[in-house]
Amino acid sequence: MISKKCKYALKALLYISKNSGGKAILTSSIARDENIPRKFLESILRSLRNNQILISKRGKEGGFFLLRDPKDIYIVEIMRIMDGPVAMLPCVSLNYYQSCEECDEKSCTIKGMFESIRDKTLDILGNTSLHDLNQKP
Amino acid sequence: MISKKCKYALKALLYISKNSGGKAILTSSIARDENIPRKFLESILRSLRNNQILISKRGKEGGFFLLRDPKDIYIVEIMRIMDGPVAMLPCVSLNYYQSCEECDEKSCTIKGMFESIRDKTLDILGNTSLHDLNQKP
DNA sequence: TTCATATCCTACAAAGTTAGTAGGATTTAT
DNA sequence: ATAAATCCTACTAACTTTGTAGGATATGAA
Repeated sequence: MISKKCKYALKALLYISKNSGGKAILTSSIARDENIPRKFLESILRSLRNNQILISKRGKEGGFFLLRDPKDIYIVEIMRIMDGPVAMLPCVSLNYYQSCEECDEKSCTIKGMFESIRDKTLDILGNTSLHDLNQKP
Repeated sequence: MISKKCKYALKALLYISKNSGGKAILTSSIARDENIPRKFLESILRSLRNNQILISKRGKEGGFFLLRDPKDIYIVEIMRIMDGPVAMLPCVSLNYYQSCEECDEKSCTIKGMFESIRDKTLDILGNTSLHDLNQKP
């Protein structure tokens, strides 16, 4: 399961992507239209800004913009920022690898299966962009 | 990520599957060989028994057996018992469906992607048995 | 300059989950 | 009887999740 934070992030970015015609998008608009608690959303957007997904403009007439083209922002990147590893086992994660202290990776018989799942999952998350999702009917 | 509980369950079942030649397997043997805290493992095995994966025999010469042939025990079943839903969104889960209160499923643009991921994942987890994993090199 | 309106920042907190531990009660083969 | 195993309830520390509170700071416009 992804966290609500991650789901909110995806919804917010899709919203910005869809509604930004060069103009800044307000936290409060997203919060209202997507039913996301405003203060919680604020911290999510700030974290996306800290990770080079958004740029923000402060003060009146402020708000958020995507830093890149929606075609160049892939879902996997957002999920890693918000929730960390995509893989189901720490020892199988590409970006957040951690060894399983209690078991021997060489002889582990479950690792292979979780590598396959990771690959199939990344194939989807790594090839779907914000633009792709906003094209959906 | 799967929980440690779930990983322990998989390791324990693979151990039982591999080492049971008709004889009961002890919690303490599994705990020792797989580096799993014994008391924690006890509760995991009991839960697997309650869910028709294992049978137990109490008292001296007791222990655990698989209730079914390892070829008929698929990983997905264990993961659902231990961790619940396989899907990444509650509204996309086949066995633990829950609606996302804050968003309209009809117009949700992320659902489809997570359905695809669920399908690919289930294709692997639902077609890999304990026997399959124990055949690995 | 002042004001309204944004984001920015730190700290806190309630609730839930995870990963166990403690201490026995019960059952069974010998 | 006894040793050895599972069974059961309760508890707990640490962590994560899902927020909330209360302002500080920046900016555009009047």
